[in-house]
Amino acid sequence: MLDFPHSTHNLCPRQGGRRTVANMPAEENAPAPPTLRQRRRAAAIQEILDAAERHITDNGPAALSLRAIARSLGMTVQALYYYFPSRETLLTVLVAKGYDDLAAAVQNAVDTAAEDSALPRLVVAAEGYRRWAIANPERFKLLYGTPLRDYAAPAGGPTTEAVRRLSGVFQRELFDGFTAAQLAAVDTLVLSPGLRAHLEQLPQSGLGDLPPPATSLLLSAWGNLHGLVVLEVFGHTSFLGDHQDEIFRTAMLNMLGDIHRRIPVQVTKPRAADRMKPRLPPPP
Amino acid sequence: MLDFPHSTHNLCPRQGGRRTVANMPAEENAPAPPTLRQRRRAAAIQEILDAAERHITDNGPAALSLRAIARSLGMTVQALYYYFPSRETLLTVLVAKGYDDLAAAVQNAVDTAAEDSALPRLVVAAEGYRRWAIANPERFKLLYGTPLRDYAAPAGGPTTEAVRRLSGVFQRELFDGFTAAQLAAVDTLVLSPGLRAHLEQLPQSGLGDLPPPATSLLLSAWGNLHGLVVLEVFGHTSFLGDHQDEIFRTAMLNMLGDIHRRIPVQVTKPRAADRMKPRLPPPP
DNA sequence: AGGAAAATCTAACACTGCCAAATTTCCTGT
DNA sequence: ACAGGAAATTTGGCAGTGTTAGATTTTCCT
Repeated sequence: MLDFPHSTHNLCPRQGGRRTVANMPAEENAPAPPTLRQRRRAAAIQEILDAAERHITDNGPAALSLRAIARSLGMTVQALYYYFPSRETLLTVLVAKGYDDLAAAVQNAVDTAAEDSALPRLVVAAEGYRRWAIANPERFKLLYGTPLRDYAAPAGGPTTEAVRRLSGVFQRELFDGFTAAQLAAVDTLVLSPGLRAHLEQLPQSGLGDLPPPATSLLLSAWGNLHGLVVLEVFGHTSFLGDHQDEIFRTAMLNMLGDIHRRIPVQVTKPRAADRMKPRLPPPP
Repeated sequence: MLDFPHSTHNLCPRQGGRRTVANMPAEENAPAPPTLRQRRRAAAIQEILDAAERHITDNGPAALSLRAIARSLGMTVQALYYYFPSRETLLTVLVAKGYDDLAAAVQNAVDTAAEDSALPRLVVAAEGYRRWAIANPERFKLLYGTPLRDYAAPAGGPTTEAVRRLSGVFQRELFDGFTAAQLAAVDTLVLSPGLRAHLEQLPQSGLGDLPPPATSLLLSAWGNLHGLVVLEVFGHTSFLGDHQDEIFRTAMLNMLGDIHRRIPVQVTKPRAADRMKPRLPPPP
């Protein structure tokens, strides 16, 4: 992607379309360094994206104007149209990058967590999620705020990939250390056969390799986590003042305890489960 | 509110400012019918609001343009400015009305629920919330999507009132039937003294009359409910297809079970608690 | 050097929210 | 009954937006 050759306007009438394939990720067979032109083009695109991101960070997604970007780059608006056929497209790329950064932040939070941290790693991940959202509120709004006009998460696009990574982290930290048998026997309400089947063979989204009841729990946990963050970032819980950290952490710890309570203790209770014990009285 | 006399532009230089008090809600001492002019003004405002709401329902909040409203009403743009000093203001009123309608929908769902419904009333309320959001996605986005520029929920405004009503319903259905002693002793992680104090005397928002730990649970529940709805309405869980109903209901039932599990059985276990039993094994 | 593609520019259209002043409509006090 | 005046609406315009069309320059390859 990222190569909308000459936007929509048909300048350069006889287009070649020859080397309009991916230029950024160097996906071709030959690892040969991309043409100088391609490098320049990539650099220009990067410059535009950086400027756009800066503008979003400063003034929010709604205030992002192509003219402002062009101005801060010392070029004309129409130059931008050579790289991005529309504002929508530019935003779409920024959304994808946002998901990527968010996923990286969460992953990083988990990775750099103190090995002897008293905090369960799922909570560490959740707090990484929240921290990124609070540190980049405007970008977070870009991701999870009112969807852009006509923008439907492109299936199979880079967005999906990052979302998969994100859910992968939470899935891992939430369920790692439990056997498939345990997860298959989580204590949940019965799911309809149709739903079970649907959850079992979720084509993508990285949720496929989990027993349906566990997937259901994961989704609920995602909702809980995301709901609290969304409410906070969008200012709906401002009445909590600066206690939001504690409210959030408490909620996450409680949630983790509740979920783990639903996973039956069975053959073995591996180390991860020990490390994750949420400081709640274990089931008798 | 709703009386921005003649917008910001200073036409009619020598303004009286005499009868610019509330005209819509007839809050005055005399129940005398408002002036004919006032009635006309109120009707015009209502007409504008209706048209605006229609436009939002059809094309989303972002696409709402004053000119479009004026066009569909057969007037000029500037006529609108006589009733609303800015687009922001108009949207703010619509937001308030949105909260009101949402709260009413939830309340109505609870009220009209079959008395012998197998579904706990909290879940009925939650499904009312979700149903409204799905039935009015654009208006829901207006409420909980990216906040409007410079729009901070006006403290004490009508918005807050509706939010209080909303949280009141959930608080009631979640905790009704339990004694204050029970709620004060819910099995949660310890809250810091500062947070306890803050939660105890929440000035408004209708959360004040609940023991801090219960408030914390209520907030988490709100997050869970809202998070799932937000993810669905904004299209982030489209991979679930038409199983979202079941996912949502299951999550809410599980959540209710988890929360009630944290409320100790004590002196009495009143009827409401029985009616609400979430079909989960009761604590041993 | 020539030629073609890549990249940029100028000019303009239709749209937006908003401001200022002139103008009509209609109520009200004498 | 009529004049004064406030309420309500209109015309005209400004600055900003995304987008398109066509002409023009820059850059690279042969």
